[in-house]
Amino acid sequence: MRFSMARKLSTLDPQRLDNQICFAVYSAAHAFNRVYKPLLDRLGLTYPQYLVMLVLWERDDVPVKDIGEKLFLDSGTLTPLLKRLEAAHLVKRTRSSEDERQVLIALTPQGHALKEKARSVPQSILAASDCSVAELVAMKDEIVALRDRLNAVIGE
Amino acid sequence: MRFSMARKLSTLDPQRLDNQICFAVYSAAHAFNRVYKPLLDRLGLTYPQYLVMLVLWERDDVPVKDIGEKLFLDSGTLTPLLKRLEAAHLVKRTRSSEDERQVLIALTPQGHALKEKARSVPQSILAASDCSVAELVAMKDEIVALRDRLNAVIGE
DNA sequence: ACGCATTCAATTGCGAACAATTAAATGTGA
DNA sequence: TCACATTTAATTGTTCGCAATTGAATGCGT
Repeated sequence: MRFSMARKLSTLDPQRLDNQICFAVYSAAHAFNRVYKPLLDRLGLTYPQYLVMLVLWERDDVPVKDIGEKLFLDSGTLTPLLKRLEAAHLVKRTRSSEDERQVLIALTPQGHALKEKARSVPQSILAASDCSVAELVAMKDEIVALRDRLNAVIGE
Repeated sequence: MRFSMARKLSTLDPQRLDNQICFAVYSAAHAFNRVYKPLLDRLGLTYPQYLVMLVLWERDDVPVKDIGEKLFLDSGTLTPLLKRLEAAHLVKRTRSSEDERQVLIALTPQGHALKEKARSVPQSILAASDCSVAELVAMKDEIVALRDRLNAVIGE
């Protein structure tokens, strides 16, 4: 009786680490990062750089702001990251002639070519997840919905 | 026909940003961080510091390594973080006398007292999640299971 | 046309996160 | 006991992530 009470209380205590969904998400993000690392090392990319490349492989020659909106990142993060990608000869940064405030990010031939080398990455992640595609899609949709509700509160 | 084909292909393309569960987790973690920030600012804590305090509020006077195992963090992250908590007079760091390699982390009276001030934080997060407790618990369990499978692959 | 707000990227400063290395303490086997 | 491996934190260097600020370009209202 005393034990079951104690157990019940602890599994409901919202101040306990293992009850917090945020820590689950936080620690899962790090776990993903560690799985990605050896795969992305072969491409010479970090995970955030890989995200930027994913955006650019879908649509090229976009302003920094567009990349930021898709990845929920600001210029303080993206400017130095994009300069590193430029130093690696994967992208070119040019001021837009129509709007001199914007910097357009375009892929170099090497940047385009890297897409092929990166083709096997998602499959490796899927394997590491040890989970059916359907389950992962369902989880992804739930997490995205939660994220969007959180972001809505921030804009409030 | 052409349109439905294109749509079907894009929703299955594993190289598309919006199809990647990892980006969902990554961006959700940042969204959580942004929701936590104003709450934790009032406590003078960052989110990782808050996690360390959650661990210490459950059990005090533990070596750095134990904290690292619970949070999946290493000394490269924890040592400077704990020094900042010490500078804020929330914890004390002392070498263990039984094993001089270990540094034991203990709460100061202020560190203990902060637990009360932090009591309302989980409730605020729950409200921002705009989601039932049961749903959050289910999601948390799924994400933890995924994280543990990923971590198992890393140890391989 | 003028003043003024807005937009966009860059910059600065701080706090993670992690790889790789170092150094000291401890444990183990011969 | 002594050599050697292991454990534990600390340190160094690189890259994110974000708040806050700056500065230039653009848009808008009068």
